[in-house]
Amino acid sequence: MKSKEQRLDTICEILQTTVVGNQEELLKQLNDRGFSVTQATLSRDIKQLKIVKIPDTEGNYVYKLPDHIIAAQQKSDPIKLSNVEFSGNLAVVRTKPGYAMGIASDIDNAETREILATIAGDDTILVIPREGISREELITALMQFI
Amino acid sequence: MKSKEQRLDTICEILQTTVVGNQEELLKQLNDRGFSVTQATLSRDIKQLKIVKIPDTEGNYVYKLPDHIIAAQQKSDPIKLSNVEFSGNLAVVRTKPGYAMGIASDIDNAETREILATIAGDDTILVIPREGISREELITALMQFI
DNA sequence: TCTATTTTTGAATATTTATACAAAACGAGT
DNA sequence: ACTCGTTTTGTATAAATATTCAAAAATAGA
Repeated sequence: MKSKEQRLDTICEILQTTVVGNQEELLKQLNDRGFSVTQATLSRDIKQLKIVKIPDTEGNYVYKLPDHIIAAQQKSDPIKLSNVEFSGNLAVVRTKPGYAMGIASDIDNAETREILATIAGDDTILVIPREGISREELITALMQFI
Repeated sequence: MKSKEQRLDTICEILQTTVVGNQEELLKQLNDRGFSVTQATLSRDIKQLKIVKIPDTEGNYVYKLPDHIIAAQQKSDPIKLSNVEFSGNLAVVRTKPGYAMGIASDIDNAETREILATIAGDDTILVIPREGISREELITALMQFI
């Protein structure tokens, strides 16, 4: 029996390489890879990963990863935690030149609870937190993009 | 009894202004607007529109329009009041991609009593009000650009 | 170690959503 | 109007998915 985290990773992998139309199919794929769980657990995994079931172009349903997970897997690290600073409730993140727009877009698309919006220049992102979010929470939220 | 196309439009409208967690809720909203259909029809509508049910940040499920429909609707309408949110005294306005600079410039040039300055990215405008301006006042001031 | 707390899980079930099928509604051509 | 084909819909039901509840597993402290 492998860890939950491994299972979640495997789910992401499966969804990127296979067309899966329902949870039972996904369950089979997981079994083939040595994970034995029930549909209930899978449903919870799917909820946690924010996976969606999309009606595809012709008549079928397909499970898909949310954009921010795909983005996270592709990008290495054009920003560093040391490059986050605060002014009031706002955070300013420095990136490699030219990367700010793209990363800001990733952050926006993730639609996290903590972040209301971002504005990006060329190498700087202004991160506007939602009300009541502490610096610590904001840093934690930003972590996933770093 | 209204046409199917009207119904589809109405569904899009509802999903952009209301949080809907399942088809029954959506059905109720449709009934309130004079459409009487069954869940079966709604399920088909949803499939046709490629609407997805996504797990949101709070652990609930929310029906959302696919990006291409939202983009299509914003063609005619670069900003919407529903796209104004607040963080502290700041307002954030979402626009159609690429429109933020232009609209922000319009706002700046109007030199209203309520607005001190704006900063624009590609699809986001940060609006900084003058001291002592309430949210209501700020919204009223922004109205004229919407 | 032991105990307390949190997290993860399965079984059963409730809820939700999709579809088979038949009927109705619509349209185009005559 | 009438027929033929297509589209849309409701009913009933199947299929799929989420959740409740209890138990097991992991984690953290002492």
